[in-house]
Amino acid sequence: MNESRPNAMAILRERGYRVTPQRLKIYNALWNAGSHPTVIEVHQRAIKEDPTISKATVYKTLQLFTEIGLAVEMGFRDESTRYDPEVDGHINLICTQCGSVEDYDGIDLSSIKNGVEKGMKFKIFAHRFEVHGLCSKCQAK
Amino acid sequence: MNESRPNAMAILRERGYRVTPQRLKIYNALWNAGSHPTVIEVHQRAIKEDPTISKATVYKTLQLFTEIGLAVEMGFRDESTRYDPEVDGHINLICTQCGSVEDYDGIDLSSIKNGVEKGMKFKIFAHRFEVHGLCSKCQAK
DNA sequence: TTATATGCAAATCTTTTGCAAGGAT
DNA sequence: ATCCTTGCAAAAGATTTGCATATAA
Repeated sequence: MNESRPNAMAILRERGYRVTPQRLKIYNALWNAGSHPTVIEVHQRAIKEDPTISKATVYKTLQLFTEIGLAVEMGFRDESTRYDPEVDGHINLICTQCGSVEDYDGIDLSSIKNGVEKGMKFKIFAHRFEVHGLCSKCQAK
Repeated sequence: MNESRPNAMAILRERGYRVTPQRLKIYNALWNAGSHPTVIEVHQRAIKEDPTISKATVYKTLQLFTEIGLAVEMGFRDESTRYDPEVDGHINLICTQCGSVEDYDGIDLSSIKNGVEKGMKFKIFAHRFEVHGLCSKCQAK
């Protein structure tokens, strides 16, 4: 079930971005930071390897990583927090290109929630299921 | 498949919170705002009904709604943005009490992703599946 | 060489907090 | 009457930006 570590250097090259020591160190920091580090945590970890790495660079780099699939962002960086009154749930399809959000409710989420509640002894109050990618319109472009 | 609107007044009472005009108007604003409004959008909508409602109240109220299950928060309010290098995915179990994050990979997410890609013509690059609630430790308390 | 990336510092937003006044129960 | 909520303004944090310098290709 473990995921193998992507080759950040190769992926950067592929997409036409430069490979810099900062980017590699920030990727190390992200990968080693355990689960779901904040920007600040990534920065603190990165400056242990190179104390000159700035917070601004970490911000910029993590955004880049998100664009090229080296990281998933938890939350919307560019705006204030969003809230959803539809608490019973569906899957949100978020287009990373145009920002549109579609709903998908063609799947029975209750069995999934059941599995989690029983398997993990976790009491669920709410959930959020999102996929990030390209909507049909943006694929056509 | 449409969700019926919860009775915000009743839920507030049940949980021992006061029913105030602001709370009801903010709930209206949230419910009517269309998909996934930002805090700012909710505020702007709310002040059309009552121009004296402050942003601080909207912030506080949306946090309350999240706690009592009237809203789902998209993102982590209290900290800087989080990033996850595990782009292949699992379900994150986020405890709203102690903030712990557990992983659950006892479910086959690929069939879900397949359904989305085929059903919605959406090209998935990444996903994020979270449930919010009480971890086993916090339930015991 | 040349365009891209970095670091710094300032600017801009977002979110939280303290406190006095108002209002629900 | 009491205690929870509100609004305001200030404070604290998070994120972005402009620009000069450094550097990968």
